[in-house]
Amino acid sequence: MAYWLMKSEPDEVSIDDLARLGRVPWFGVRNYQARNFMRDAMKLGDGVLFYHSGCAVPGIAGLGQVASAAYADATQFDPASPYFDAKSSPGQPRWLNVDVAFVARGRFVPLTELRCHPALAAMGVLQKGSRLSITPVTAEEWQFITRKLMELNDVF
DNA sequence: GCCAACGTTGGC
DNA sequence: GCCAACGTTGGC
Repeated sequence: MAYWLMKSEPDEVSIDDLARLGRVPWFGVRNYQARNFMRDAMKLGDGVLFYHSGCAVPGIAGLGQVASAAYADATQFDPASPYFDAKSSPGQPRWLNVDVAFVARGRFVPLTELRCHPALAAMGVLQKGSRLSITPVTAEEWQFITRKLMELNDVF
């Protein structure tokens, strides 16, 4: 069992969307390192910290779970999609996605709060200039953050 | 809207 | 293979 932080712009897919839909394909990843994490390292049932980025208050909005193996991202073949990639083909898909299932909401833990905890200082999302949309999370970081999500909140 | 940091592209 | 130019990300 491994753990991941996955960024999503809430304007596109928010934790509320995930909660409503139950499960979504994590489409739109167009970075090879992030793709390779999905293809090579993610396993069914891995824990996901659902992170809101590109919004007024970025931070961790809830928990998810990896719900499928990696498969071809449909948006790369759709000319109407902003994620269309003319250089990809169904026979040789360049971009992949996994499905992510909703697990729980929690207290929203803002980025500014994550930065306050020395225990989290090594997290990818906190590194200067880090733009990677999928980053590994250690078991210790996972435990620390899920406790934070549970504060003043009895979702569990 | 600004801008630092990063990844990709393409000429050479 | 180098590297400048460009586009994108994402916090602020």
